[in-house]
Amino acid sequence: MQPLLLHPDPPPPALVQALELAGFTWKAVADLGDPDASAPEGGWAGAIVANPDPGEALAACRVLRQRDLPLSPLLVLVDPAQLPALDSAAEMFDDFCLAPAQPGELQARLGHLLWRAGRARPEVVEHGGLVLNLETYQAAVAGRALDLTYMEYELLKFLATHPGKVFTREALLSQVWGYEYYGGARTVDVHVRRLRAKLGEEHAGLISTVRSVGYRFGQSRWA
Amino acid sequence: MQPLLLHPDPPPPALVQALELAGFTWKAVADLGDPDASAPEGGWAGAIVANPDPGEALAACRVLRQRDLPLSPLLVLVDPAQLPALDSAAEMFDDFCLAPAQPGELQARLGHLLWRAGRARPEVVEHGGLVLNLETYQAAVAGRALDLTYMEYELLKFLATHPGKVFTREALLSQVWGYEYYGGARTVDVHVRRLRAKLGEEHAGLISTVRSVGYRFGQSRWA
DNA sequence: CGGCTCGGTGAACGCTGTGTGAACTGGGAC
DNA sequence: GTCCCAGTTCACACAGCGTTCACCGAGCCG
Repeated sequence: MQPLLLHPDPPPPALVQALELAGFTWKAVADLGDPDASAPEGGWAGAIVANPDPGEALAACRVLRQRDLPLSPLLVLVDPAQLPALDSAAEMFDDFCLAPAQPGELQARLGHLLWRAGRARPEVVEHGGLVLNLETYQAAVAGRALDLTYMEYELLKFLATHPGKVFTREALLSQVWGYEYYGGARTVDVHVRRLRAKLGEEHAGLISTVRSVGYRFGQSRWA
Repeated sequence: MQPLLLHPDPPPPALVQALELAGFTWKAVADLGDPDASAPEGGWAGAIVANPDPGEALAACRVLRQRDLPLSPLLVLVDPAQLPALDSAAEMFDDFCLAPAQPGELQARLGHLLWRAGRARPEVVEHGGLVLNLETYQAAVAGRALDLTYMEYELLKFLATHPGKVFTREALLSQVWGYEYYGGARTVDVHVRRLRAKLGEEHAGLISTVRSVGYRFGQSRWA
């Protein structure tokens, strides 16, 4: 469990001590403007953003959010005087801690945050007989392994992590293919078709078409 | 937005003042042992559990979690000395706040908690036994799922989001079909007919005809 | 009661959207 | 260079859906 510590060098000893007492290894990144320039292999468990300047800290959060770890838990250390500024930035962080933190509070918050993140983002997605292992990039349905291409896996992963929700082709293109993507919506159709084919006749229904709207993974929550 | 305030009577003035300054209305429940005995109608936006005795507070959380609102956001006010006790109860709460809270911290935490909860909660229109899930594009009446086409769903959604109000066919055509639409008014009739058929004999009356005017969802406001 | 209008009803038509197979493209392996 | 494979685009066919129409019954007014 290695949190990333975004902090103007050097991190205050009290903060470092609190982390290490709690059993966390950590990695400090001084440059708030480029927070993931030196990300550890495999990403980090969570990030702590600390800076007396709230604008700069929130800007760093924004960068983290928009890059490859949009769901990575983010804790902000804020000066009590800057509390009102957080109001308009709810989507930028997952938890905050007033500086200086009371003994034990930072550990408790980090622990709770990581617990929640692990719970909200399991390494294995399982739904309706389909199993996706997000670590090993393997997929199986009803115990039978699926040989999926990269895009097929990404599309299936996105759909399966939002069971029941309907996505338009445009939404899927921007969420799965990327915000900048500019391509025909039929691309989605073809990938869905191939996914259904690989899922097999019996499980093809896992992805259902909502006519004039888009596609949905899984069944209704009521039906 | 009404949080439930679980606190041994009476709640401390500072806590009450903090809540009201932040624009929350609140409801106090003294008996931690039976926290939802006097729950406000329709549930609450979130619960704050405050008690100097951590065991009692966590027991109250457990009751709330296991009852009808397992996903309701839960914030615990804890004494700093009791921080270590939280470690083994991560699943019992969503956020915590050290007592006494610094000015503004409780508001910020409550706001963030409710924001997070609101994001996770599906958008649902509910009226007269009819439930429309706007995310999954699914409809159900009296627990029975409805298989609606796109236009049927859009029409029903529009009507159900304006219960009691009468719309002319022209209004429905422009609001549901689009401002540019130029088609026969009988189109609306046919869709209403099909909707009534799918709603079933028992619930067909949810859409009532106002002769020489148009259609209305639900009962009149005067009747 | 008679005439008129409005809405319910079922069927038929035509078009849009989706499924589907195949061709095309670009990049990486050898 | 050639081959291969993933991803994209294309063309076509068909099912499902929205629209229109014709007919009929109900309600309203004289």
